[in-house]
Amino acid sequence: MNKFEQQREQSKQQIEEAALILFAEHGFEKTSIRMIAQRVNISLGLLYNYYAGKDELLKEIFRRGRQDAQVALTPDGDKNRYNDIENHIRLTFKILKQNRSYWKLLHGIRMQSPVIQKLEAEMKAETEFMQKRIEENLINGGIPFPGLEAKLLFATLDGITNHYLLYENYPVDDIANLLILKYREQIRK
Amino acid sequence: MNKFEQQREQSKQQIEEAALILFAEHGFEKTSIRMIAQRVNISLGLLYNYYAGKDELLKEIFRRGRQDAQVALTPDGDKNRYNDIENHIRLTFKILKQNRSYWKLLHGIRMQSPVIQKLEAEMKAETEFMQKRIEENLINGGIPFPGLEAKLLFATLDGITNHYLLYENYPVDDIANLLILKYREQIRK
Amino acid sequence: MNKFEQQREQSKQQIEEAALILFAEHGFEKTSIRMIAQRVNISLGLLYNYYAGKDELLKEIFRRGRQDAQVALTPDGDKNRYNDIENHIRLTFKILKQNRSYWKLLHGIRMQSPVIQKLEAEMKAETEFMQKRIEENLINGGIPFPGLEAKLLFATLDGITNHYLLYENYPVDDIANLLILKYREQIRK
Amino acid sequence: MNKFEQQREQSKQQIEEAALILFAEHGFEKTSIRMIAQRVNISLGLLYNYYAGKDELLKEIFRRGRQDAQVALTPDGDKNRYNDIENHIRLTFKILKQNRSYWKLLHGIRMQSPVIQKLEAEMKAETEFMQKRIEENLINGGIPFPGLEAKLLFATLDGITNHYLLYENYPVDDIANLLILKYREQIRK
DNA sequence: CATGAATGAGACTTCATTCAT
DNA sequence: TATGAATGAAGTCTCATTCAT
Repeated sequence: MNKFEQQREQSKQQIEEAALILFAEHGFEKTSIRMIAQRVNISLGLLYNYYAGKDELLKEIFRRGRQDAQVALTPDGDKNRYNDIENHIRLTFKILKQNRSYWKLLHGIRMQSPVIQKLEAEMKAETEFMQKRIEENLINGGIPFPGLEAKLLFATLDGITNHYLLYENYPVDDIANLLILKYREQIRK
Repeated sequence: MNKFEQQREQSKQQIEEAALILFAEHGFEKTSIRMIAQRVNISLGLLYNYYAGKDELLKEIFRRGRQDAQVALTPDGDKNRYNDIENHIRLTFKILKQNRSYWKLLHGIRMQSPVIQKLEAEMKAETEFMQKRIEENLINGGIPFPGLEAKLLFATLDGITNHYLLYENYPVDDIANLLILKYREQIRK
Repeated sequence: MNKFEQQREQSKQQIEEAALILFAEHGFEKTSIRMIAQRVNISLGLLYNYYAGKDELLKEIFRRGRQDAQVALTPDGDKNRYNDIENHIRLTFKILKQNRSYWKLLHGIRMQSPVIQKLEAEMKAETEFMQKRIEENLINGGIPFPGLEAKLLFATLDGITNHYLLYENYPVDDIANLLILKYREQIRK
Repeated sequence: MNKFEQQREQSKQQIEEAALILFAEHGFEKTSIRMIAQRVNISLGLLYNYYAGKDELLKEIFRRGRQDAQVALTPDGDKNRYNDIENHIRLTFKILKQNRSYWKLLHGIRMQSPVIQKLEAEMKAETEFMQKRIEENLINGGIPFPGLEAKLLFATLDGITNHYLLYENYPVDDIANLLILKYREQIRK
C-alpha cells in the first residue's frame, strides 16, 4: 500500500467513524451527508470520491463492523476452550462495549426491510456466523436440544444487548453473570 | 355518537391501521403521508384534519397499541394463577401474534432517539408496566435474585420477540416451551 | 327586516367583528377561515352561506368600517364650524380610537397591491372622502397652498395614526394637541 | 475573496434584490420562494443553501436595507450643518427614492406582528436610530417641545413616505418643500 | 340553515447527488 | 484530488373551498 492509498484509507476510516456515530445517534434516515462531511471537515463532494452514495457508505460501515466483530470473536488459542458457553457470553458483551455505536446502529436499523434488503447478504452472514458459534458452543457444553437452546441463547443475548443499548445504567455485567450461573447449573446437573 | 363522530372514528381507524402496517413494513421515516393516504384512498389533506402531523399519528398508534396490549395482559380471573411466569410467557407471545405490526413498529423505532424522545412518556409507561408484571410473577415463583431475574426474563422475551419479527419461520412456540421448561426446573429445584 | 333577516344580520356582524380582530392581529393571510369560525363558534361551512369567500368577507369588513367612519366624520350641525381643522384633527383620532382594529387592518393591508386591487374602488372612495374633508377644512381656515397643505395634513394624520398603532404608549393626544397648536398659530398669523 | 465566495455573494445579492422587489410588490406572504427562484433563474433549493428559510431571507434583506439607509444618512462633512432639520427632511426623501422597494416592504410589513416580532431587534434599532437623528436636529433648531416635535416630525415624514409609496404621482418634493418652509418660519419666529 | 368531512393545489423545506472549476 | 454551488424530486403541512347529509 503506497502513500496515496494509505491517506485514502485514513480518510475513509475517519468518514466511517463519524458516520457510524451519527447514524447510531440520529438514525440513518435523519443523518444527512452534509452532517457527516461537516463532522469530518471535508467537502460535501469529496465523500462521493470514496463512496458511490449514502447506501454504499452504510454498507461499508457494516462490512467493517462485522469484520471487527469476527476478529474479536475468533478464539485465541485453546486456553479458554474448557467452557465455551461462558466464554461466548463474556465475549459477546465485551465486543458490544468495544463498539457500542456499531451495535446500536445495527439494532436500530435491522428491522426495516428496505434497508435490510440492501444489506441482506451481509446481515445474513452476520447472523449465521454468530448463530453457528453459539450452536458449536452449546454442543460442546453437552446441552440437550442444542438447536433450540442455541436460538434461545442467541435471542437472550440479543435481548440483553438491546436493553443495554436502550436503557441508562443497565446492569449488563450482573445480568451476564446471572446468565452464566444458570448455564453452569444446567450443565452440572 | 352522532353521524360525524362515527364517520370520523371510522376514518381515523382506517388511517391508523394502514399507517401501522406501513410504518412496520418500511419504517417510520420511509413511509410518507402520501403512501398512507393512498392506501386508505383518502386525500392527503384529510389526515391533517385528524392528526396534527406525522408524529402525532405515530403517537396515536402507539397509544392504541399499548391499550390493546394492556387489555390483553390483564389476567382474566383466577384460573391461571397457579403459575404466573408460565402464564406471562405465553401471554407475551399471544399478544405478540395478535398485533405483530405494532410490535414490529415498536422494535423498529425504539432505538432512534429523536422519535423516542417524543414518545418517552408513553414508552416508559409501556416498559415499566411489563417490567412490573414480570417482577411480580417472579416473586410469586419463588425465584432468587428476582430483580435481576426479571430483567433477564424481560430481555429474553424481548430477544425472542425480536427474532420472531426478524426471521422467517422462527419457531417461537418451541422456544417459548423450552423457556417455560427451564423455569419449571428452576422452580422445582 | 323580518326575524330571519335580523338573525342573519346579527350572525354576520359577529363574524365580521371576529374576523376584523383576527385580521388586524395576525394579518389577512395568516388568518384562516377556521380560526374565524372557531372564534364565533360556528361551523366552517356556515361562513360560506354568508360570504362568497375570504376576500368577500374582507371587503364586507372594509365596507362596514368605512360606513362607520363616514357616520362619525359627518359634521353634526353648525356648532363646530368655527374651526374645522381643529375639529377634523380631533375627530380623526376619536374615530381611530373607536375602531382601532379597523384602522390597524387598513394600514396593515393597504400597501400590498394584490389586496388593494380587489378593494381599489372602496379604498379610493375612502381616501378621497377623507382628502376632500381636509381640503374643505383648510380652505375654511384660510391657509395658503390649500391643496398641498391638505396633502401634508392628511399625511401627517396618517403618520401619527401609524405610529399610534405601531408603538406602545404613544402619546397621540399630546401630538394631536401640538399639531392643533401649530395650525392655530399659522392661521392667526 | 476566493472564487466560491464571489459566486456565493453574487447569487445572494441577486436573490435578495429579486426577493426585495417581489416582497415589496406582492407582500411577504403572497410571494413564494418559487417566484423568487424563477425570477433569478435559479433552482428552488439553492435558496436554502444561503438562507435558513424564508424568514431569514427577509431578515437579511432588512439588514442590508438598514445598512444602506444608515450609510446614506451619515452626514458627509460639515457643509450642510447650518440647518439640520432641513437637511434631515431632504435626506429622508432622498433615501426613500434611492431604495423605494425597501421602504415599501418595510411599510407594508411592519403592521403585522408575527413578522415584526422576528425582526423586532432590527426594527427597534432602525426606528430609534431615525428618531434620535430627528431629536438632535430639532434641538439644534431651537424648537420648543423637542420631544413631541420630534415624534410629530417623525410621524409626518412617515406619513408622507407612506403616501408617496401608495399613490401615483404623489408630489413628494412639493410636500417636502412646504414642510421645510413651515419649519423655517417656525424657527425664524 | 347548519355541519364538518373531504379535497387538492400549493406552500415551505430537505437532501442525495451532480458538476464545473 | 478537492470544493461547494447548484439541482430537483420528494417530503410535510396548510388552507380556502366544496358537498353530502
